[in-house]
Amino acid sequence: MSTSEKPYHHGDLRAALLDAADTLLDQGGDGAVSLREVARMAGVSPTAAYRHFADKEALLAALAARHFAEFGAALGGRPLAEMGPAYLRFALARPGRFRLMFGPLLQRSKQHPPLAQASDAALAGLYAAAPSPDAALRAWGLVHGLAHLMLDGALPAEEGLITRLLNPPG
Amino acid sequence: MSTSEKPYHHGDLRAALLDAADTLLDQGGDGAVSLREVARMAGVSPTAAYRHFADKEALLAALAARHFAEFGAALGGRPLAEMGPAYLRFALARPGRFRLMFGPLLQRSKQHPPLAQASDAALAGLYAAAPSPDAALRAWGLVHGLAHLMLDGALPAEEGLITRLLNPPG
DNA sequence: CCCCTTATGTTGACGATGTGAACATAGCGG
DNA sequence: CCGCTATGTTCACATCGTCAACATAAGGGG
Repeated sequence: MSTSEKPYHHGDLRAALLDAADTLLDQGGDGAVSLREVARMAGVSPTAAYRHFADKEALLAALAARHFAEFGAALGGRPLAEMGPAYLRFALARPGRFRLMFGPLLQRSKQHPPLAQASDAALAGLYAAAPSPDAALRAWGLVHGLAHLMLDGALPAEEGLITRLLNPPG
Repeated sequence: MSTSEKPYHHGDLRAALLDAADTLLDQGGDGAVSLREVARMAGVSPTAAYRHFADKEALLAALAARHFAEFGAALGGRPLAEMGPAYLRFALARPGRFRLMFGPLLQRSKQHPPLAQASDAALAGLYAAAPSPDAALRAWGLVHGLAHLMLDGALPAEEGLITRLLNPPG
């Protein structure tokens, strides 16, 4: 099977599905991810994904968990002053991932233990870097809000504006 | 036509559709609004809405514009210190409206002049109340971010937390 | 070594959705 | 009074998430 014949069994469909979903997510955002299109990309029948995920939400939760791991690793251990810009840059560079990870799915993450665990781990880094819990939350809130406002077109996503807003005078 | 007979023409379908959409929006959030269900509620055929709105997005844009008017009136003229909590309370009380108004639809609001105009007007009040443009944006960002984090379950939506985070010590 | 259990895919179907085309009706202006 | 136009309706199509029934491959126990 070194040639590209299509064996009945895929090999690692689960990973292939996640990769396909990821591509769609990065291209067209959250709403562009359809199970059927994901299956199409993986070269598999429309319902094949149900052998690996309970439903669409489970697929997305697994994807979000995967990205939380990356995200946490990228942000972890840095000083707080660097985390803000990095957070914002991530959101602007990968809006789909950002919206998926921090969107309404998070609310239901209790139904998806891997997601809950991954997001908790990622966020632990923030608390560790801040002088106080409230300071951490304020910093998070500001950066998170600016990310949304820029992604949704309420504010221009300009680098100058970002650094200016994140570095208050004095 | 004082009785409840159904005349072929509705009277003010446009408003009825917006009302129905509003109900769905407040109940089940953005995703719960379907054109067909809206039509069903208005007692009209599934495609009747297309006589009043180009497509679903146009319906939602009209709805968002309507809410921006209310929102702007409720916030306008107040001191900045009151606007933050009011903004947050609105978001928590009416998540569907909040997400619709400030969500991805806003990005495409250039295609919907009434929305663009309504949102601009609402936001003008914020700039007027702040000591500087940057201060306005920072305040907006913080409050907007906290709203999202709370709505998405990343932070608990507790009143105590809100007042504490919005009133930094000193 | 072979068969049988089980994991993995496939087919076909159902109901829901957004939307376009063709048709119907009603109400208003000439 | 007639016909134009605004407003609804009916049919139709493609897409989606999901379920049930079926097919096939893989691997372990006799």
